[in-house]
Amino acid sequence: MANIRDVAEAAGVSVQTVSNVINGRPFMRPETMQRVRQAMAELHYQPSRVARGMRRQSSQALGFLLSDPNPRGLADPFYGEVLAGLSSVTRAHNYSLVINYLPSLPRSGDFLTPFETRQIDAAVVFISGIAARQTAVLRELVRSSHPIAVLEREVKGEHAYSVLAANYEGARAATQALIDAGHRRIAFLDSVQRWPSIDLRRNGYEAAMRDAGLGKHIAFLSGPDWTAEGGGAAVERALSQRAVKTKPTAIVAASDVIAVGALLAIKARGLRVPDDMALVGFDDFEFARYVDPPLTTVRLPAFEMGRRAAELLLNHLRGMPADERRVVLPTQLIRRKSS
Amino acid sequence: MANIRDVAEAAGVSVQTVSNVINGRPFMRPETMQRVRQAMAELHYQPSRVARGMRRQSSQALGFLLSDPNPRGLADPFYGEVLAGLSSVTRAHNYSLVINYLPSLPRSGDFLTPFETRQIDAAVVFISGIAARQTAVLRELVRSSHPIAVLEREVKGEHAYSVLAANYEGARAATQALIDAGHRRIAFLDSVQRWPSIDLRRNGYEAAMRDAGLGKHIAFLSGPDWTAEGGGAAVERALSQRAVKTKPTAIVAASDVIAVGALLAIKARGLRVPDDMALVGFDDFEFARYVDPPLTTVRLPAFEMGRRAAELLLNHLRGMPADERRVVLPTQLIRRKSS
DNA sequence: TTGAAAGCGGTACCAG
DNA sequence: CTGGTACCGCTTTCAA
Repeated sequence: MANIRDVAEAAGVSVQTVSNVINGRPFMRPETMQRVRQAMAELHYQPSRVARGMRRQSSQALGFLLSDPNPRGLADPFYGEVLAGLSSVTRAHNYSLVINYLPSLPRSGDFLTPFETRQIDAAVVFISGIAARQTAVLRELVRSSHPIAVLEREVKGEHAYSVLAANYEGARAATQALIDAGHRRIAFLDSVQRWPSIDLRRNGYEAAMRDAGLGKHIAFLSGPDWTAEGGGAAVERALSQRAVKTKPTAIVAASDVIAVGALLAIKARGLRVPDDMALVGFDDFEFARYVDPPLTTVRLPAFEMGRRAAELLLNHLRGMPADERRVVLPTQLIRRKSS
Repeated sequence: MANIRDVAEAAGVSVQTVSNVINGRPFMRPETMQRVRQAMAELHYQPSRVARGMRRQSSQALGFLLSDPNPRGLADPFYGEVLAGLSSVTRAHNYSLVINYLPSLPRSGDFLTPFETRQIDAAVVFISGIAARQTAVLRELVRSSHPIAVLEREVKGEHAYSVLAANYEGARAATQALIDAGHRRIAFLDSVQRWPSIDLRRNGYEAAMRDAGLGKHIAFLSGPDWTAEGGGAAVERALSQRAVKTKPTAIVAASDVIAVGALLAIKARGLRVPDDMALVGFDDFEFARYVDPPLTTVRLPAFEMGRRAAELLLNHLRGMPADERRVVLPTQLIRRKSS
């Protein structure tokens, strides 16, 4: 590969001049510029990001750091949407995107290394599952004062941003919609393994129930884990144990995945959705619309969360004043046939 | 951040010695090594990947280059699984993983740049949708002789590898299973927009039909695109137009997504699956098991494809002899309730 | 076994 | 407006 000196020689100018052309720096003779451009094209010259990073002490790369206990967790469409959002921003600003996926509990330093080795300038962070309770890694990151944007989790720090979805409001609106439709016994379905954003969803549900004076009819169905099977098992157990009079007529599920499990369990008992049991999910993952009946759900703006997080970090790196360190993106109730 | 000189000074040795310790190079006095290690730990020293890449002329990074016409195409679980596979290998070998996502038709140079700027040493490439027909970008990559591993597409070149799934065999086995179950009128559902791996699936279907002497009963249902809606529309049209006697009793769909659309369309017409119409998909995406009835389908080994592709490239970079430039991974018929 | 010095490919400073 | 030169942090000769 040609380097900057080759270009300078071919164009009959100094290295510095070539560098100026590359970086769009001011005034030089148009014809000089022309000659340089031509030389670059002829030699198929591309400046080395490595050398540039070396000198500038910045890699022009953003990291996406995520931990998910599931070894194939990356297949969750949520991550794909976040990545697509990140990618749209990094590409527009000529940054590259480095992904760092830890399928197990993150250990100390795991998320620090990419910064320390100067692989990335800043990172979007998502810690899922039970690990979300384990805040040590996050604290470490925050204290290291590398720029980070954390998804679905509150952080406080000089160089830390939070990008959140309106989980509380979404769950509250979904529950309210069920109440408005005449339901009184509404259950909330989650998992025994909970995490911060889920707590907010539950709070939103509880608030709507309380406001409607339905507090005493609150029912919780807690499955063993965040799989469809887990959701199905919880519903199955609940429906077989309770007396008819206390059975819920509607369920707000804390995620679409467990809602799908619930849907199958409800149908397996010969109940119709939504006539015998209304069901609302959360996330609006791609296949929510393709289950039978199509799932009413609360849309989580995953793509936008990725986009926003990347923008916050890029602005930070450019020294722009941060108007907000904490961004909350709206959720939206998507009405389909299951409620 | 501390640099190698700081460490050398703190340990009272030369820079060279520190470098030797980092790179596990032979014999030095154990106590020297000990001192160096301690200094590294105390200073939280991590060697800069940038500087190392500069000197070694290699970034120790693998790229995942993909184009998908859908702006949120990355949300497709296929990519997530591939990424998880890639990630498992890169992490094990201390490589980093750079993702380069082009939501539009790749233009000349788009996939060359990350190599030329020395961001990555090698790349896994996937070109989807109609773009898959547009081989210009791929040819360009192959001729550039940067190491690449292309998924689901045949390439030939000194530094190019192909990682393929047994699409033909999978579709053939699925069709054969339907024939064995007594079906005679079996349709193949795909899209007017086809691409290489889909052609193989269709060929597999045709072969099974021909072998069973059922060639004359072959029916093709071609939807407008690769969405569930597209699949549903094709089935809807076919079922409403044909006479009962020529209607298929089973459908082999070219992907799970369109199979899901087909499933909804079939049920919407009041037909039961599998009694009135058997249905087999292709891919085994995560939610194939959660549709109603659970979808019989052919599993595409996406995770393994990612893993294998990364391994091929890493071996290539280490100068290991390539035992094979073309890897075909097995598919597997997953029997559920829809057939 | 350890140390000094050159150089990877850019950018930034300083003169001209 | 352009040219020379130091330097980013590491690896790699070459000497001691």
